[in-house]
Amino acid sequence: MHSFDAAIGKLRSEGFKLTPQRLSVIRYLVGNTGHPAAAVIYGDLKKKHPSLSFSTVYNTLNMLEKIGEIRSLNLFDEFLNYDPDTDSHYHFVCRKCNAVIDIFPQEIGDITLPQGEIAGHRIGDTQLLFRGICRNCS
Amino acid sequence: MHSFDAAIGKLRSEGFKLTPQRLSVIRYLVGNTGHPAAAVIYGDLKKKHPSLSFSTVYNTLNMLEKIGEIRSLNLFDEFLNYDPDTDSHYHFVCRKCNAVIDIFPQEIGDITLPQGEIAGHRIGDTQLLFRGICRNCS
DNA sequence: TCCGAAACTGTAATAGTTATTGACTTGGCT
DNA sequence: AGCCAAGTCAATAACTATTACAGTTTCGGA
Repeated sequence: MHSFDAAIGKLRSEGFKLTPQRLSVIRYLVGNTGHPAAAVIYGDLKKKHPSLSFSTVYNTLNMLEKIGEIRSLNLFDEFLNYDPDTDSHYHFVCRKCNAVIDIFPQEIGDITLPQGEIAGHRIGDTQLLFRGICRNCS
Repeated sequence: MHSFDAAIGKLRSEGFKLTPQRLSVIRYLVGNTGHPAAAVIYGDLKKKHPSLSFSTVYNTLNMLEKIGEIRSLNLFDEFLNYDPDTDSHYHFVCRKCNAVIDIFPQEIGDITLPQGEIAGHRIGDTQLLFRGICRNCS
């Protein structure tokens, strides 16, 4: 989700229609370095787009995840977070303030996670998640 | 959760009462190498303990997690899985059959994950999760 | 511009988990 | 052993994030 045009192109090539609602969600996510929950996205977009429905937000997010433009994260028990950055990176979640912080590979020295397969199982996706107390809370 | 007696001792030392229901859940989890969901635990225990309530299972699991005897895993969107093994290890989840497979550190060569802190954030717990197609499904 | 398929809205339904309530047990103390 | 307060139990209702549904609207190719 680095470029609006690339996302639009992907959507079009997959045969999805370009509706104002979808464009709105995409515009919200492009370049967004946070990890918004569906409710946050809905709340923000609703301001400028009062008729927007929650279902549409969910449908759009599911669609974007399916075509690989975003990724959903199981960080909390209660809801999913969506990550517009699909490049390989990891996360730190603060137990106190619930902040979600990106950790990029170069920040943790050159660890080499298994690739391809592991114990005979074919790896499709790897998630590395740290939980603890963030810099601001300690 | 390797030893029944250790778990009981921990419970007692934290000031929790030893009830038949709790002992039953603990007995179920000690040495259990799976990752049962609450519903599975409830279903299994219900057979021998017909009056057992779902709330009690949830209360007990939450209590055991709080005192560090088990760990909850956000592997699926729909429900939590509980891992009775709190030693450091990782997981592989099959996208086809939904199997949850333990991956032990020695199985993935000598990767050294960050310890202590990362970018100034204090690490309490590390989760490494692989998703893909397991050996049996490919 | 017209048409059919797809998408939108609003609402109802679903499922896992948590809160509530009133009755019952447990464990420490005498 | 028996009492009492605190804690726990079972049953059910409530809650919340997400999905399904029905009817209307919109998109986009002809």
